Amino acid sequence: MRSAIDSREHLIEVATKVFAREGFAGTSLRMIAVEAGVSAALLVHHFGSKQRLIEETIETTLGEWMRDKDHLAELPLSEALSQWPQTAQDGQQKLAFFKQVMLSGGKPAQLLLERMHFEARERLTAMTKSGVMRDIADIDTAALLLAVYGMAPLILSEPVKKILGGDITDPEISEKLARSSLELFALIREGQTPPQTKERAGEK
Amino acid sequence: MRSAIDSREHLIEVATKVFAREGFAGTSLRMIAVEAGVSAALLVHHFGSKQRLIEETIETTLGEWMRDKDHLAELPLSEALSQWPQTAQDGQQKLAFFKQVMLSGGKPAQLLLERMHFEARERLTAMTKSGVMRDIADIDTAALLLAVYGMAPLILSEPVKKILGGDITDPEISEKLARSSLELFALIREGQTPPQTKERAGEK
DNA sequence: CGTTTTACTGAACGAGTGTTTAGTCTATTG
DNA sequence: CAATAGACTAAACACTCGTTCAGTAAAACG
Repeated sequence: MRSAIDSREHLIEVATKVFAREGFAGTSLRMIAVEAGVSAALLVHHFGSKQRLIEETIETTLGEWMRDKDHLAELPLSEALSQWPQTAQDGQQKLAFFKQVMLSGGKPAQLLLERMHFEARERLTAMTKSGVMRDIADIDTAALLLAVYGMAPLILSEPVKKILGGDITDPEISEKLARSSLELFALIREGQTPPQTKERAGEK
Repeated sequence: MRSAIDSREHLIEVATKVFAREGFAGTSLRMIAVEAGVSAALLVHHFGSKQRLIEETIETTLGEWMRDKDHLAELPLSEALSQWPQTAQDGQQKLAFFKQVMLSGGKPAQLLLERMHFEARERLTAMTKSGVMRDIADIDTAALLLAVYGMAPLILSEPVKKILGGDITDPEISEKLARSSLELFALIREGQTPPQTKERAGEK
């Protein structure tokens, strides 16, 4: 018998890959089992149920952004989302997995959106106080919209890809989208250089 | 035997309702059959397959916006999306159905996004030419982002609802979102009154 | 009228699902 | 070395799915 820990980690790895590609509902335990070269029963043996396996993959990939809001403010989710695509194929898979989590609804999607909402509000508040940005009447709602807009191109990535003729993870496409979103969010006072964080927020 | 046409229409009506609530993949023929008070076999008898039934419900609800782009420019999809919620429960169901179509991917989602892209580009072009708006470097990409951003709150309506404490179809919530999005898209030259179409585009 | 058509149903089929069970094999332990 | 524990599997179970089939009943047609 092999090392139980190694096997578990490998299974989570494969499961995450298939979930990212096919979605949670569209993935059967047998699909994961075949791709991992094991039996479906082994998945149940290790994780108890499909639901628990799903929860473990989510915890492994996105767990650090689903816990205490305040402590991890220095590792923003929005920044991670924009940096993942640069890390070759693994990053694209992470992005696709994140999309599936948001589409699956439930508590994880709720927590992740709340997290991005929190980050956007912090960013807006800081920029307003420093005078880089003109005042906003309802910062809370504006921050929520920024969070939602940030996820939108990813969630609609399939049809967007066909229109743009390339995936949104392509550096060229990504840059074009970032530039356009910056142009739309003309929050910055003219003559000032927009901070980098602002650019990342509106893009992905 | 009842009128075949009446029965078909009734079945499409019920199917649309269930699809809007549960999604296409999450709806079984038996669920629709029970809710319509018929047998599952009757659905196959009338429509041939589940896939064909799905296509008929999409055609019935959104067909007019999925055909010739140019001819129907006077009935924008984005405007319909913002007006549906005002027509009581039926409008909310239409909105939910639209969301499910976008989430299901495939050709219908593609056509609908292309339609909103087309509309947004026309709007941007007109506003730029008339001088109401400052120039935009890449109108095509900006229009795509506007279209995507317009759908975003609807597609993420579930977690958004929990954060805002009310559905985005509530007039109060809807107005708040529209006001904030207007504030974000500060495209209008200061001192000018924003046209109504602009407001609708950024809201829903 | 009798015949044909067709809306409609209950039951079953085959495929796929998550999960359970009984059992095999092997590394570790006492 | 013998016993135990646990990784692992093939097979089956109970269920749901879309779809098929044989048959019923009633409307439409000649």
